[in-house]
Amino acid sequence: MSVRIMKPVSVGDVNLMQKLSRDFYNRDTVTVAQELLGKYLVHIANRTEMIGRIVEVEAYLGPHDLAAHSAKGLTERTKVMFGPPGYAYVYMIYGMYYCTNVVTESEGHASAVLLRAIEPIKNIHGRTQGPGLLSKAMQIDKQLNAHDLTSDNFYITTPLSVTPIHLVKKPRIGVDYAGVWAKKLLRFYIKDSRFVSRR
DNA sequence: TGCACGATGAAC
DNA sequence: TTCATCGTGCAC
Repeated sequence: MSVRIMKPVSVGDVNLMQKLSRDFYNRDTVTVAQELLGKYLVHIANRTEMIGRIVEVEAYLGPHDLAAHSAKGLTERTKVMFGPPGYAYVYMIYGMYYCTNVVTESEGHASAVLLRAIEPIKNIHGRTQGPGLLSKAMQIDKQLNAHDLTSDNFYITTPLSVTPIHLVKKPRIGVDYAGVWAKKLLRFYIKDSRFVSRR
């Protein structure tokens, strides 16, 4: 049995962290959403590596979930949600912000996890509490819609040192129109994080 | 071709 | 509670 020689690492050396695979996203959406908490979102643009620790997410469960965009059916905007897992679904909201999602489950399920807040780790400027501000701070816009999250410039990884997470479950924000679906506890955040958008 | 409406954030 | 601001989806 040989022993692989690893060069010394320091916390925060993202190149040695484990990038999440397609298989990670190809699972139950609630499970993926909860497991995304504490993971590092990485976006490399203009030779700058931006990293944020995911502290708040929301699960959108497919066409039967009346709060999900996919409930409107397959359209030009939502086709990414209907595609395979592990791709980014980025859309503009209220004419001025972008929201960043990761597509989950197998092709056709049209489910996704909305990234709502991150804790700044590296090269993050400005506030990051809320999906619009998160996307702005991470320089995520329409150009990253349908981008492969197993790519080299936009992905999510497991940090080297993982701390235990105290999970909080709450109703999703801004979906009061969705009837009984508005009440379901599909918003998850790290209790102790000061970077959560709302409590 | 027109128009109502957001998975928001900030100001009042 | 109001408003800025515009792409999307659907009505006409």
